[in-house]
Amino acid sequence: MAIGRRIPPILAGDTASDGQTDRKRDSRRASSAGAARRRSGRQNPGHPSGAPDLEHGTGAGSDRIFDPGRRGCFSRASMAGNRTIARYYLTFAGEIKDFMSNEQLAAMAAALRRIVTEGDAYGRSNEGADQKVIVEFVSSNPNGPITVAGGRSAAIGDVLASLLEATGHSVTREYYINDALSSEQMINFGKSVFYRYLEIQGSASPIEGDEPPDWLYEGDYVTAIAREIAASRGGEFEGADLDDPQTAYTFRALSQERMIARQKADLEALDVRFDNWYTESSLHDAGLVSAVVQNLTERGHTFEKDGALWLRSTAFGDDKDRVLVRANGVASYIAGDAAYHKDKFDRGFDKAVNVWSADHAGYVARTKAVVAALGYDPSRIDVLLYERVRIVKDGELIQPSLHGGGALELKSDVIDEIGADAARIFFLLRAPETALDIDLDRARKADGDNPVYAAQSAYARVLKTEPVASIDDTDFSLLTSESETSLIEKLSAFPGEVSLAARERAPHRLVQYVRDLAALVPSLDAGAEVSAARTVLLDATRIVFKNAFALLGVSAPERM
RNA sequence: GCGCCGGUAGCUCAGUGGAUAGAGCAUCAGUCUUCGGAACUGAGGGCCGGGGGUUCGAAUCCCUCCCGGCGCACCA
Repeated sequence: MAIGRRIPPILAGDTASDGQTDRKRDSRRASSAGAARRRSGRQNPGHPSGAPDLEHGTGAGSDRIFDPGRRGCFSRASMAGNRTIARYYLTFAGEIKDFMSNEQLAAMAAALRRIVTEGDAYGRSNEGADQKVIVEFVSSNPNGPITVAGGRSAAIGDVLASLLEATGHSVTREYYINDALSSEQMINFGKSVFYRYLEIQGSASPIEGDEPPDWLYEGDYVTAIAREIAASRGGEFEGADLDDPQTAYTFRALSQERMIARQKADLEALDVRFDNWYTESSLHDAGLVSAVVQNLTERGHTFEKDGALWLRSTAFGDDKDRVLVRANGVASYIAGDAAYHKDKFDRGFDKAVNVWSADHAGYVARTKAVVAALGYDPSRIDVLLYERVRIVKDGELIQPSLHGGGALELKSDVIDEIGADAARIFFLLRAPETALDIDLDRARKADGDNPVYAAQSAYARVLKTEPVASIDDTDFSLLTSESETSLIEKLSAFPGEVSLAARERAPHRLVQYVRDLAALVPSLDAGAEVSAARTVLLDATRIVFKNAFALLGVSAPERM
């Protein structure tokens, strides 16, 4: 919407450049005025003089006249106040001449000056006040490639981290490797690699019957690793016992490094890089897990039952008590997680943001409970849950195959198909709490239906103009068309959008913003007069695109 | 059964208690011409799942019901 600009029918033919636009403005103005009249007619009788004072509570006897623009309009972008003025003109004075106040022009000019002056820094702020935040995302067992769900986590976490950096937080990106010795998943994984190893070595399959055992990881990558081990170590392990835990440990140890390297490569293909890869096993090795169990016991928050040690997490808002140490003496996952989160705070982080898939929703309460039991404010943990991802190809959902290990892979199923830029944008196309279907065909199309193409080609269009050397003498009053004022309004909203997206942990807002911005660009081209003001506008648009792309971690190609 | 997340235009989805609830696609109309896809401009299309409540004001907050997804381990 334009900034308070309306053209009455009687003047439209005189001021606008072509008849078609006239009709558009004409009809808009008419409906606007009508709506405004309806609105005011409704409002005045509806709000007698006894309406409460908005600023000072209900103050009986206040005769303040209700002001519909009071909060929403005045508190918005820097130019917003003028919008209200324009609206009042419309509402009460009716037909107004092509209207743009000096204040509006000044605000537009100031907005453009600010963008061009701040350049790369435009959109950044220091709201975070150097608060130390750790963003933990993707985190999984090192027992397979990164899945598409992991990809969504990666995109959300990485861009959220960038948003937090842009708003002045000190940010660490961390991947938590769930590699504890006691992990059932990892034991089964080690066992699976050994199983495949025996097959490769030509030993008789250790399992009788045709049905694969339910603990078996069936992905091709398991066989691939087993093959590598067979190649480098030969028959060394052929005599090992499948059911001996030590065998699983050995093969897990042999596989783990390769799997982590694979995961790292998968994520780098998405341009996601972590500051830390933090292993769960290191917590156990350092004695931090037993220490935290002891800590909780000393605080009186544990009890014994059925041979296990329990945390009385119900005392801290959880719906059930949780086992910390199993009857077999092995620490539970939550014990490790308690140590991990304590360690985050011990490392000096003020806030811990965790990006988890929605099937971990039930885990939030117990994690906060554990942290509270340890004496920390649970609000220092912020969990961002994201819903499932599906992939559509040729109009149909891709089904995960057994040889893929039962899950779609980030690298081969998404990035290899559409590239890292499109993958990042599509992962962030929806709010995290919304289930997401990624249509690969749409991501490859070169048209407006593809948000990546739309954004990058809009960017390429505004690159065509050379930036001006000085903006001091620019006459911004030339920028009065609706397409121009809408664009300026959008550009000036960028810093607020960055800050909101960071605050609300809503990185997808940035993608929405870029889409909206891109939609405003094409209409600028037609009949554009070459003016300094116009050049500044294009340059400002270029800057905002570039900064938004940088936050999103997508490239800003100079030509499409 | 309990808990969490969704339900907004034909479709896929945005939307910070505040202006006439928006975008893309689809549909329809028009414009341009490089006759190749397209691009551009506009139009139509909404009881914001139902019902209560709070508020000057609710898609937004509260209660309740319905529908869908997910979770409810001495797995992680």
